[in-house]
Amino acid sequence: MQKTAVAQLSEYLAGQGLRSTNQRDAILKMFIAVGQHVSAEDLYVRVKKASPGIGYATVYRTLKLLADAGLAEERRFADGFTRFEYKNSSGHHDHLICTKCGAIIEFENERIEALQQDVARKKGFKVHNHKLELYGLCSNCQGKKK
Amino acid sequence: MQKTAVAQLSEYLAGQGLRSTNQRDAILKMFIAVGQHVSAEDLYVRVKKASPGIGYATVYRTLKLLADAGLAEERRFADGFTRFEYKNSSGHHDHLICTKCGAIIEFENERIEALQQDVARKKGFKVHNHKLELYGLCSNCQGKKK
DNA sequence: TTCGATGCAAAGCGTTTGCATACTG
DNA sequence: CAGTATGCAAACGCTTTGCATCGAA
Repeated sequence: MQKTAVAQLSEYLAGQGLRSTNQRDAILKMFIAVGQHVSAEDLYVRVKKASPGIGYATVYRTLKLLADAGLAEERRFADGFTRFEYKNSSGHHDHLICTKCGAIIEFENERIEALQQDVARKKGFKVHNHKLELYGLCSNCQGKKK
Repeated sequence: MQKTAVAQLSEYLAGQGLRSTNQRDAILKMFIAVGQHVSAEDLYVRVKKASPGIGYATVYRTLKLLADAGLAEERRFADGFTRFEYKNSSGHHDHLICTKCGAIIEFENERIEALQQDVARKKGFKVHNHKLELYGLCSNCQGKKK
């Protein structure tokens, strides 16, 4: 899948008259390796470890690029942090977020999605996108005191 | 309802050993008068019109205070703007947001809420709060070109 | 008269941008 | 070679904070 993503990026770059660089590849690979929900900061630190010469700005610029290329999605959670998520071709999903340990768990539920469409239709709305986040305590944190 | 809110604030302030001030009242009243989804900036401008001496910082501080008092809720939408919403005692609601004109429409749907609880339960999660936003085009904007 | 609240301006934080240099195609 | 991408640091926009002063209790 990594191959696919790198290829996807190259394709996009070529199509836009943009260039492939080591930094972009490194960032993309690390981005995918990390898996999910990385903040720019977080990704920067990790990439820096592997490729020390890299700059903060490049990470930001590349993340935006990946979003444009359809490989990443920018998400703002309630904690005020922007995180990026690798967008694989599979379906949309939503998030359960633990307010104590920060864990983010994904889920999908098509019945909810269907109901959303119903609601929107009733209001004459045409939905392109949506965001559902459930905040609370994960099973690990429920025992512990605040 | 305005009376209730002002009283609610006084109560909270008294309970915390804090003080009532003209600014706080002015901000609270304007906040309620505006109705829904105000940004700090927006509120500042409006309050300033009524009470010119007021400062930016006071609006921010008061908004936080209102949130602590349970009268307001801080919401971050995907456009990167933080808005505050008056939290009346009635039930929770979610939002339909027009990506063209910025209109925000509220809705409630208890079936969706119930399904959310189901999902959470299955993951061993205890939900305290949630956020559902549907982005798309409102009926007005669907005809128009981008 | 005390201590919290205010207003101003400066600082903070995550993110973006300008510019000279490095590198891709 | 031409023109994009990079790295650095400075700029940015929103929000918070420090400090001297003001005002509620």
